Amino acid sequence: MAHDERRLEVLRAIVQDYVSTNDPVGSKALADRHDLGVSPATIRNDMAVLEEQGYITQPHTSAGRVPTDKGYRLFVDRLSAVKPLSVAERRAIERFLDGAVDLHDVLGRTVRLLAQLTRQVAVVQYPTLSRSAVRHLEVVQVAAARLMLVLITDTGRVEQRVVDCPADIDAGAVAELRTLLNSAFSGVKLTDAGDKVPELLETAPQHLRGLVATVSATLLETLVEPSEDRLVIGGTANLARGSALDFHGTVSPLLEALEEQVVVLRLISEVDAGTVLVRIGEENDHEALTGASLVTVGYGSRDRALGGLGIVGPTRMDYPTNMAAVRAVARYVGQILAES
Amino acid sequence: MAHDERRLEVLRAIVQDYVSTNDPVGSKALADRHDLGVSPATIRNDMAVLEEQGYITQPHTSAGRVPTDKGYRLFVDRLSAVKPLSVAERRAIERFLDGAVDLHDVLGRTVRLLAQLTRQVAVVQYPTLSRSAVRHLEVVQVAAARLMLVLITDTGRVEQRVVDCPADIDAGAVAELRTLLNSAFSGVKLTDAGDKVPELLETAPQHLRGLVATVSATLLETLVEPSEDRLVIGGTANLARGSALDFHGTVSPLLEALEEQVVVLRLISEVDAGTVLVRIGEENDHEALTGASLVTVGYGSRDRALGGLGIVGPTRMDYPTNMAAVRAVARYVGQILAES
DNA sequence: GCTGGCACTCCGACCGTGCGAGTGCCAGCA
DNA sequence: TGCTGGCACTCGCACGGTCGGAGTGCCAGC
Repeated sequence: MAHDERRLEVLRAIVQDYVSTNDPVGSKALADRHDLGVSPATIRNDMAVLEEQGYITQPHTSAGRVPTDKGYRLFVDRLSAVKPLSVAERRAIERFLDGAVDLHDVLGRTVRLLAQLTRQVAVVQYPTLSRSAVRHLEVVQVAAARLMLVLITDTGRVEQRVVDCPADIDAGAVAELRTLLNSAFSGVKLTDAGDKVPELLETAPQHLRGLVATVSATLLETLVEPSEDRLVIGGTANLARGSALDFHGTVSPLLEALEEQVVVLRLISEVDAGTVLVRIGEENDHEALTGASLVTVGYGSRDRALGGLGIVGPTRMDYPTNMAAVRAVARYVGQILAES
Repeated sequence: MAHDERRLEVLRAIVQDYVSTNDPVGSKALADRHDLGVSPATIRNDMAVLEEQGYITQPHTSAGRVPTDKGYRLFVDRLSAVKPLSVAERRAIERFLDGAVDLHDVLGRTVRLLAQLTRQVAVVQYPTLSRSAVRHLEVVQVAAARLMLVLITDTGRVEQRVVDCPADIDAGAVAELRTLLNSAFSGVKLTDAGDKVPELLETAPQHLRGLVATVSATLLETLVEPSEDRLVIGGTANLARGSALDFHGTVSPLLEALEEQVVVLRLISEVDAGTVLVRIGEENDHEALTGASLVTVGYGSRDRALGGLGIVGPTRMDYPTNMAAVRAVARYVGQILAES
């Protein structure tokens, strides 16, 4: 059993060395840099076993070993403790996020902060509409037969839609509509908004029925759609900088996937607040993300994740540090959003 | 004089060949691929002159010639006609932009479209606040002593700010404030909003004065700031794809500059609607943009540019095609925004 | 079960060579 | 005067062979 334990220790050492040096690590280097208490020859035997079990691999004969995705997985699950942030880092987080003027600003700062802390690509999701509630609905007339609908959620998100109406509308109707919509939807979760519509239609005065129907339709169709979730991305320069080699040559498929948003959005929204989720290489079913790892977590109050945030980087990344950074940033963002 | 003319023809041929092949172009290749009517030897003489004048250069002895920034400049100014778009491209533009549901969506589609058409990084500026007017101001109470201010401009832009107030506010005051603000600011250009404040303060009922002052202050300070202009960026994958070599190895300074936004924002806002502006390599004073070219134009109605859009790419780009694409897209965007 | 030793593999850096593209110059020709 | 073909020259780069070193697996010994 001390057997197995040492073997895991060897794996941990391999991961740590490989992450910091970017060179395949050999038995001699391991024995030199770590106090494993055994000779290189013994380490070689352990490495042979680890390779057979699929935790490490060698790029070519007579090069050192490199962790596989499975190896990273084991490392993350059992061999690493989340590393506490330095005081300087904590202060940087506070300084960076304080003074944000609105949601857009908060998320923009968050993504820059996260990119800077982890030196990876950072990704922040806008608070999911599906978990938000209506704070206010504003109706603005932009043309004779055209209204602009502005939805303000309790998470500070503002969404707008233009609605074309079948007939011209007079200013009085707009005001009535506004009152009607607000009394019907204020405080209602967006997922429940659909249920309120029939009731709203009944109580609406005759001459507004058509209008209410049109507007409600737009509201439901466009705002409740999960596809309307947005993503802020930052730190793409980090991809181009060092890690070009980590992604066999070109980072452009990854950049494309990031801009596409939909893939990352799906992955990032499967998060709980508080639990850092790590997806390593092949575990991401999407092709462009093979070879990349995601570290994500939900932000928001304890019982309810407003959205997700995280980083995307090469599988060869410093998981403990990055997990700590992601978790800490999410916590701060949650606090700030709770205040506003 | 036919002398000079042919020399320019040679320059044009060099630019065209170099852009399409990415290889330094020699006299023989030129004579083969273009009907210049003279022999390679003569072309060599012309090239020697062009080099002396600084329009072309050779990376090393006995390689072909490559255009300099000055050479590209001459090409753009005098040797190229803006290339009309193909029917397929025009259709693609329409198809892409139709069906956008709001401003955010329009600009998002625009940036994707532009990136796809030009295979470069695309950049789109939100309609400048400084050239917009207030369509509506909404005031929402988010806490006892905290208001959210939502500004809707005539260009469809929506901006929000949270305002902390010195004392608690009751719902009636919020409604009054809303009416007051709208009657004061509706239709007013944001640049003129400052002038309206004293008047507003005078006419405001006594008990609202403090509140109005606080809110107006926030409004002015945060919304009229030109720094509040936003940028949408897309197609960064195009940078990583082919043109890594065009930017002596690394594209990451350029990516950083793009994410920083402020530099590009400054450049992109110096545009007129309708006039395509090209900045080539060294002409961009900012260091990270040396080696890059910008093709920008303003969008909006004829007399008033709402904002700018354009592309960023290597100096070695197809200027005629890209200028055409940028101009065409700007025209469509202008139309669409005018409709809504 | 660990260790030192040993033979083996193989990548990658280094180097010298040769090829080919491209040039500049020059003499000849219209 | 200006264009052309020819020619010698330059120089980067691709090619191929060599060599060293890092790393491995295996084995015998403790």
